[in-house]
Amino acid sequence: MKIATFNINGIKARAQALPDWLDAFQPDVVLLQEIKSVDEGFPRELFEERGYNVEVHGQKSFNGVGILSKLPLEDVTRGLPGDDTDEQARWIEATVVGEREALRICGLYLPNGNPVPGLKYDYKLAWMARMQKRAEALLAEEMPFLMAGDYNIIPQSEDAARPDAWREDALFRMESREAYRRILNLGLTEAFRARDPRPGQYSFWDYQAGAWNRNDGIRIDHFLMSAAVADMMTDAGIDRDVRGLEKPSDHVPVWVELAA
DNA sequence: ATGTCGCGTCGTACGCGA
Repeated sequence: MKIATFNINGIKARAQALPDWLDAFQPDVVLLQEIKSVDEGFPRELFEERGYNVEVHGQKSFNGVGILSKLPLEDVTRGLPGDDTDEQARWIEATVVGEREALRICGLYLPNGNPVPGLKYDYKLAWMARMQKRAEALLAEEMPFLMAGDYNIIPQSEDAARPDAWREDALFRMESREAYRRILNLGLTEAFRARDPRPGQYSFWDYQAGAWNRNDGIRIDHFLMSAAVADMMTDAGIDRDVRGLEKPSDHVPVWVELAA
C-alpha cells in the first residue's frame, strides 16, 4: 500500500497537476494539505472518477485538509481535539481498512508559527501539545497509526540547504524542534529518515528567489508511524521531480510503502 | 533576502430577463 502526503497549495490551482500526479504515481492513499477550499468547492469528482474515496475538512481561503483513498475510509473525524474554539481546518483522521490490517491515518497541516514571538507562534506550540496528546491517546488504544502531513518543522540542520537562515524561524528554532521531538520520542518512527540518511533531501522550495533552481529547500513534510506501522514499512521517499513540472505546488509528495 | 503564488474582493465585461 502506497500512502503519500502532499501539500498542494490550493486545489483549484492544482486541478491539473494533482490528477496528473495521481495517474503517474498511483498512490492508494493521499493526505492533502492546504486545499484552500470549503468542502462544497472541492472538486471531488476529479478523484472519484479515478476510484478514490474522498473526505475533506475544508475552510474558506486558507488551510484545509483531505484524504483520498482507494480503500474504504471509516470513522472519519475532523479537527484536532483539545480546543473547541479552534476554527482552523488542519486535521483529519480516518481508519483505512486494508486486507489484513486496519490503520488509523491522521492528516495534518501544522501551523507555520511565524512571526516569532507572537500569537501565531503561541498557537503553533499549543497545537503541537494537542497533537502530542492525540498521539498519546492513540498509543494508549494500541491502535496502529500514522500521522503525516506538512509539519512546518525542519527536524535537523541537514534538512535545510541554509540552516543558518532558519535558525530563529518558527520552523527551525529549538523550541519548535523540541516540541516535535517530544512527539517522536513517544516511540514513533519518522519514515523518510529511517530509510534514507542522506542530507539535502527536501520537500519544499519557496516560489521566490529561484529557490528551486538553486536547490534552496527544506524538509518539512513528514510521516510519523507507530511501531506496528513502522514494522510494515518497506520503502519511503520524496517525489522531488514533481517540483519541476508545470504549475507546481511549492511542496512535493512524500510517501511510504507499507506491506499491508 | 527575495527573482512568487493563490485567494477573495472588487471592478469590468457580458449574458440574461424584463
